[in-house]
Order: sequence, then C-alpha cells, then structure tokens
Amino acid sequence: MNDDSWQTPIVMLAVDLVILTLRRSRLHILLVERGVRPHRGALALPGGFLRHIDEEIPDAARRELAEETDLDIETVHLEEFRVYGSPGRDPRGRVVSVAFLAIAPRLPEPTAGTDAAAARWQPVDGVLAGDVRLAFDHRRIAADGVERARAKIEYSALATAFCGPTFTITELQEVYEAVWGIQLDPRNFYRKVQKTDGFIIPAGTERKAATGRPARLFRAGPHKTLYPPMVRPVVSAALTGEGT
Amino acid sequence: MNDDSWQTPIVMLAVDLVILTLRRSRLHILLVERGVRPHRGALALPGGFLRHIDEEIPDAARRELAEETDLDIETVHLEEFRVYGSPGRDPRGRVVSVAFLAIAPRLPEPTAGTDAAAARWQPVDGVLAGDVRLAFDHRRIAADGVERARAKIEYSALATAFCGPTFTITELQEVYEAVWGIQLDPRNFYRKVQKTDGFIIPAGTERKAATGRPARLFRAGPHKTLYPPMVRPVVSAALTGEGT
DNA sequence: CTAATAGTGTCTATCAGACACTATCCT
DNA sequence: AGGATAGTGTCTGATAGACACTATTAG
Repeated sequence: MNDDSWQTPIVMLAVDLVILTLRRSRLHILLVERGVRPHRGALALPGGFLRHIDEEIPDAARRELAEETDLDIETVHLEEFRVYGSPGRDPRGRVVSVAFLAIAPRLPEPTAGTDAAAARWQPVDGVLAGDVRLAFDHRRIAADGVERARAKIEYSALATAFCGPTFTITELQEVYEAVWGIQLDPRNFYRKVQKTDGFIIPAGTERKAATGRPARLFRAGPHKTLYPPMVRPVVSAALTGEGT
Repeated sequence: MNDDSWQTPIVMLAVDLVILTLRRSRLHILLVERGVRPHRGALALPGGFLRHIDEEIPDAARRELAEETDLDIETVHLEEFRVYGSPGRDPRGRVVSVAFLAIAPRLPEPTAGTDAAAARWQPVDGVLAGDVRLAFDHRRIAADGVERARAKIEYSALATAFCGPTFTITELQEVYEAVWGIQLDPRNFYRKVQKTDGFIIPAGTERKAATGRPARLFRAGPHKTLYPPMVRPVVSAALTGEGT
C-alpha cells in the first residue's frame, strides 16, 4: 500500500449471491428479474451495492439475501468465494463485486409475495448451458459458484447445508448426486458417510416415508472439514485434467 | 444490483500479496518496510492501490509484484484468494483489498538493490507466531494465505510452483514438508508423486548433487488438479476439527 | 403376501505406510 | 571401501466399490 491514497481511483462495491438449493432432486439457483436500468427485465443474481460506507461486506450479503429473497438468514449458509472487478463489467462505472455462495435447505415452494416476488428458482443445468440470459457477467459468476460448491462438498460438510435441521442419509446422498450430477451406490454411501468422523450425528428419531422402512434421522456434526473426504468418482481423465 | 448507484458509497481498491517461497527448506514470506504514513517503518505485505480506474485487479497485483520485489513475473504463480474490506482496517478510509497468493521458486539470494530494497524474506513460522508486527490486518491475511497454500497443495499441482522449471522429486518433497511442517517418507513419496497422473513428467536429464547418486529431473505436468490427491497425514483429531 | 425403501455383511482390487534392499554417484 | 543420496520391492492393514442379503414399514 503506497501513499497516493488521495488520487487513488475509487470504485463502487457490490455483492452478488449465488444461492443454491435442491428442488425435486435437481440443483437450482435463485435468480431475480431486474427492475431497473441496466439490463432491466433481464434475470440476474440477487445482489446490490454496499448501502452505507461502514457496512461490512458479509452484512451486505445477508441484507440482500433478506431483501431480495424470502429465505431465512439463520438457516442459509453464506460464504464469500471470489471477486469480480473487470473495468467493463458494469456500464454504470467501475463496480467491484464480491460474490457469495449461499446454500439453502430444501424448500417446499418457491419464493412469492413480498419484495422477493421477482425471485425464481431455475435449474442450474439450464442456466449454465445458456438457456436463460443473465445480466452482466452473472452467468460466469454462477458457474464459478456452482463449481466451488461441487469442489467443496468433497472435503467439507457443506452438503448438510442443503438439508433441513435433520435429514436422512438418503437425502444427503441426493445432495451429492444432484451437485455432482452422478449416481452413487446407496449402500456404500450409507457407511462412508457414517464413518466420516464428525460429519453427521444421529438425531434419535425416525422419519416415515410413504412406503418402505422408516429412515433414521441425523443432524450435521461438529466437523466442518471432512476426513477422510468424500471422493468424487473419476468420470475419465477429463476431471483430473487442466482446470484451476 | 439496484439502481441507487449514484449515492452508493465508494471505496478505494487495493491488492495485497502473500508471496511465499522456500529458503533453506523453510517456508518464507516476503515482507516490505513501509516508507509512508500509516504504519510508516512497519513491515507489511507488498501491495498497493489500484493505479488507474481501468486497471484490471490481477494486473495491479502483477504490477505491485514487479515494483516492490525483484521477482520475475513470468515464473511466479499468482492467484486471488480472499477479500478484506472491514470498515476499520485502514485509517485512510474505506479500503477494500483483494489478497493474492503468490508462489515463487527457490531463490539463491534475497531481494536487494533497486526499488525493492526494503523487501525481506521472513520465516513464516515466526511471522504467524507474532515475532514481527505487521501493519493493518496483514498478519491475518498472511495466515489465511498460508493456510490456503497448505490446503491447495493437497489437490492441486501448486507445489511445483515452489520449484524451478525442472526439479528433483526430493526437492518437491521438501516443498510438501516445509509447507505442511511435517516429515514424509522419501520412498513412498517418490512413487506416490509419480503415480499421480499428469503431476510431473520426466525432463530426461539428471542433476548431480555434492554427494550421492544423481537424481532424475522432472517438469510440472499438464494437470492442475491432482487425482488422486496428495494426502496430508492426520496429526490427530485436531486437523479434522472445526475449521472453515 | 408384495412392493418399496433402509440398513448390514462380505469379497476384492487398490492404495497408504513401513521398511529392507539395490543402484550410483563422491572421495 | 565407505558415505551419501536415489530409486525399487514387498508386506500389511485399511478402504472404495460391487453386490447379495436382511429389516421394517404400507397396503
């Protein structure tokens, strides 16, 4: 840091949210319809500018989460994952955006009413494939956020953030299958996830499904880092190949 | 992103660099002595404000690397890892800093002469333990950067960035030992690293040491992601415990 | 009973870790 | 030869993946 702070170029600071959840066993992302000028009417990630000069960046992310969606801040996992600040990314000027990854538990119904009326869950596959056009560089941000989630459920307990306070092992498996886009063997998954120290702990009760044997319920365990990690099966040499 | 861009608080944007290398088999970090007002004379991470309103953030990081150190930009690995933007972190105003992790190959001598005269390599252990006082929140940033490096050499080829264009397997092992702060079995490491697809490739030649059998030389392979990953031995339950 | 889902047992190929051993340089 | 470092062979215990089997519910 040098001393020329008075003639330093100044930028506008924003936060953007990649909010993921599972709906009908598929990974979905929350998008909002823009109501204002640049890209008005287009779909975009929830987000916005810093409100006050003293606002903490994570607070801004939580505030946008509360304002633009009807999600419960308490139950949503939120973490910063990258900064986007290329000069040309916003026509209003130099906007530097801190991107957050948010994981919401399964929700029975989409958002509605309130201020979050414009919010809609969209299947991630389609969004990343370009089925819907996103404002600014938001498709890139969404892709990076999804990739971060894919990588992070390997070695962290992030997958439990997709579930409610208690969940069955089958539900947890559905998270891995949806995020990774693959099938896993239920028997092996069952033991693997139980053997991973501190990942999940029994919640005592059981849950009856429409049919079949009732499943035991679990809670997220104390450990945030998984050892041993969940290993993503190798599809081919492609996965191990050139990436960041 | 909402429309109130004209009354959005504006911030100064900076970059800070956590530059790591190996010196005498120990992990070192490059620190500079501040020559200007806030924390003048104190040690700090290399870094500085954005120079032009159109400057790309990674370009600013590369520019500071060139200006404040005598390292060769071409050989230094550089990647963003986190943003620090708390309101109180800089007395000059709201400064949001994008932190970069830089990995430099082994260097025979420290920096000297030129503009980078104030730059000094310091052992990471001492810096993180608080032996030297760092300006601003730079000790926290340094700790986060080191932790990122520790985690990333597990599943990425980042460790090769600590080595020159060609290196021996023993040199690569020293990287893992220094960054993780543990000892590894040379025999098992030798085969493990060779079996990991695309991690290192033979360079044909050999290198004679002062004593002992000459070692084969290798180059970094094409894969940036390691499969299977290098596994960090479990020290106890502590490693698997509550972290981010 | 059948259908359906939850959970257990067990075999096999692979791999991490321990460590004896061989190879190739220097003096 | 002796010292030192590079590189190989091999055993053992643990684990991922495949998959047969048992358990518990609803109807």
